[in-house]
Amino acid sequence: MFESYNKVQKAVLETTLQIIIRKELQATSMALIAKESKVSTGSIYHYFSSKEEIINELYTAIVAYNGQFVQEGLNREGTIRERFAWGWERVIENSRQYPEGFQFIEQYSFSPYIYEEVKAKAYNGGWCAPMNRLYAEAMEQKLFREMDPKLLVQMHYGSMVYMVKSYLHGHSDLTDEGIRQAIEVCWQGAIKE
Amino acid sequence: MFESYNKVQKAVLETTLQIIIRKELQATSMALIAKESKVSTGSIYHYFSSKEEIINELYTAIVAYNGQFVQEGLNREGTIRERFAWGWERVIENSRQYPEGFQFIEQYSFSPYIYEEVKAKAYNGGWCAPMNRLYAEAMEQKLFREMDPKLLVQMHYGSMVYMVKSYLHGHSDLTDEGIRQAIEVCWQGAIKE
DNA sequence: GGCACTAGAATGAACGTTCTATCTAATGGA
DNA sequence: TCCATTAGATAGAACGTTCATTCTAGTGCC
Repeated sequence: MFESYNKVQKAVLETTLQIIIRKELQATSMALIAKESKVSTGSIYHYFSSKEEIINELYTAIVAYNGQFVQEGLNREGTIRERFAWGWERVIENSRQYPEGFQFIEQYSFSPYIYEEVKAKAYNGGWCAPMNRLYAEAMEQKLFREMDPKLLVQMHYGSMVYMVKSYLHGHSDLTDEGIRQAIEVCWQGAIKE
Repeated sequence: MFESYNKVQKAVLETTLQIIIRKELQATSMALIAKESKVSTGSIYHYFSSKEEIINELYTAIVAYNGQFVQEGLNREGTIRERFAWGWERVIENSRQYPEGFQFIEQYSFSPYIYEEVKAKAYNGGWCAPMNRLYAEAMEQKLFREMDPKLLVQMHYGSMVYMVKSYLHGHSDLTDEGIRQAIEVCWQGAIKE
């Protein structure tokens, strides 16, 4: 997840993610990050200018990773219906493989601790743009009902997020059949009658 | 929103909500709550045992309010289709009227700072149960496709949440027409072909 | 006088950050 | 090849601030 960073940065970011999910930002102290990552505070401040920067870097890195992960589903050749399914499957697969990253983004996308510019870049630079394009294409072809494609993408993303949330909170399972059904539900709601 | 509390408690809870949305839990100090609510720390500790309790009480109170608000839409007499629309309209209306409460719940439903029991009670005691019942009824009548009604409710809630999120982040509007369309999309995805 | 409540100073722990010292490895002149 | 020099990296103690909470003193009502 943090391939573009050096060893120390990677250790710090990975540790910070674990702690923040386990204990909240409040309780994620530099001393604890130092202890668990086995990097001294001196070194941490050599690579990061502040705690705020670590958290924002974490946010940026996870969003970038998610973006890449989902795009691998969208970039394949296929019909709109196929790419639709592949894209959302990747969204779910990603949050299943990296639940901490998923939870972190979910929790902090509304947080004032994350800089507005970081959030903006996350929104524009992730998988939203290609997914929006897919939906716009489906509407041009009169396959989807006429509406703001970006809104529909957000709604469908919300559906997937809440399915995963429900699973992570222990309120339901996350089976292949459930995922298939969820994608089918979204598709059916989107198409022109 | 905090009618069941006394004056001081109400002031503290209202102020805490404002600050936490503006500044993060981290930066929401007791001193700041005291200053902005015009209640001394001594008095705050007379009514609340700790900061943690304030936040958890806030969570509980908001969820209870939301639950009542949405149920007013669900309890009316009408067809399944009508009650479906009324329910989701109330969900959206509530988050439009009280965006801070909406944001707070969104941000902290995953947070370890909120006690598991509080989250559990929020899930079971809110509007989820009646909405689940409505969906189960629709499935019994073969109106909705066969699937776990709770999962479908969560998905639809996610759609609404992300529509509102998108609006609050400034990525889209929240018009009556948009809301109508969103509910229509959810309905169409749910019904049997 | 007793009680519920309030104010705000006091307390001690914990915090983010900085500082100093030390270590490591690379460089280059003789 | 040798040592002197340098720069980057690391460790952890130290610093000053801020925090949640407690304490003490006071108020007004019965």
